[in-house]
Amino acid sequence: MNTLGYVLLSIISIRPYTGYELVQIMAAASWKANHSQIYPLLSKLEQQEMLSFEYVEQIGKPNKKIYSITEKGEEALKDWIVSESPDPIIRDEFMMKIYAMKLIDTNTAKSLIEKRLAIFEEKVTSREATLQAIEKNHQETLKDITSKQFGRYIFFKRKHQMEKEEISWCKWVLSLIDDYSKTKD
Amino acid sequence: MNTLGYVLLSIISIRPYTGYELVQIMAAASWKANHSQIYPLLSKLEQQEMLSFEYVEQIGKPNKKIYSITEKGEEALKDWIVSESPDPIIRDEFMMKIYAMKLIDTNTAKSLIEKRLAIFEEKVTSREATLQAIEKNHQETLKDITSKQFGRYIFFKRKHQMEKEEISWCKWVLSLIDDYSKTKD
DNA sequence: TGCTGCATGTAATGTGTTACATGATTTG
DNA sequence: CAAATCATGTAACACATTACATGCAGCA
Repeated sequence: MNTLGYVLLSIISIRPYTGYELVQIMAAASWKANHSQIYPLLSKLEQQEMLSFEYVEQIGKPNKKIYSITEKGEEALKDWIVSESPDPIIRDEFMMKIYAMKLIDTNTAKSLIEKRLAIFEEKVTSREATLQAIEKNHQETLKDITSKQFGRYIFFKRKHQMEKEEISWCKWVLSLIDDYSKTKD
Repeated sequence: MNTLGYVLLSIISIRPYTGYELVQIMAAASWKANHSQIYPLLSKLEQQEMLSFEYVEQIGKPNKKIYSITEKGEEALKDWIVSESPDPIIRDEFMMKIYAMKLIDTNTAKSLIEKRLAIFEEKVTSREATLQAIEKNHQETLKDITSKQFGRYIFFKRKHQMEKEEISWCKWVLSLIDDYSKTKD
């Protein structure tokens, strides 16, 4: 089984989801996967008895398959969790553009960073909404580190922290640009 | 041309490099690429006249090709820099394991996080060495945001910040685990 | 009436990883 | 004496993205 398979098991271990929902969750977790990758994998995991699904017929909406993790799936997931993790893979095009920043003029650079700042400010806002929802709905369970919500909570906390740091970095760079512009006057 | 092609141009725009060196640089930038991907791409970019190379014969070591960016390459790179950047792709297995943390016992969870902490403490140490080297060698040029070193400097500063935040997150989680263990006694 | 959301699936293509291949020199 | 470093290259395979395919409901 491949990494994405385990990642899906990991998410489904919190509670059952449809493939469609998993696409959104993965996007929110910055681990984007297309539905064309997720649907066949879910089928495969079901054939391997790592997952089971309930077919729900709907009216006015397409029917759906709600996948749950099986005993076998949980065992496989546990083994994966305690296995060595490779270094995180980060493919951030913006940061690689920053690397060669000197090729563009100061004003263009400034507007690129301002755009990045705006994008991350939005991310932080929506992340805060998610976190507040978790905090409200699971106030007491969050103190229990063995609760299902705890892992999800600290996961989102980390994402939130990262996004806030991106904002402060953008602001720092913008201040350096402004300082530089002043010395040129 | 694909994204990795532009990323290579971006790095080579700072100064000429060999394929072998590019593999190391990409790894340090958390954008890992194998040599089997880089070497053929460099050839392709050379054929497209985005890059040129100097063949250097060595004694005691294999010969090497030092690639430099061309005028055409710089123009293509500039267009890429000002183009829209997709959201960063982050594939962090460890964080997805944390998501399903409740499946493992508290002590195992604790040791996983301690391991992560140790890995990132090492990363921070080596990152600080790199940053100090840049600060020493380019003290004056760093104030000039149009210098070649500036982009590289703020890039590494961001990486450093991220790694430090990972450490503080790990420590925060460990403290939550300890608090929880105490309430159980 | 055209777009977005819900919901699933397959096929073709593009990208990334692992493995195969070579070989001298340095370090433990 | 085995492993790592330097240095490049290709082939096979696995994984990811884009495109093709369907269809109803609700909204502007």
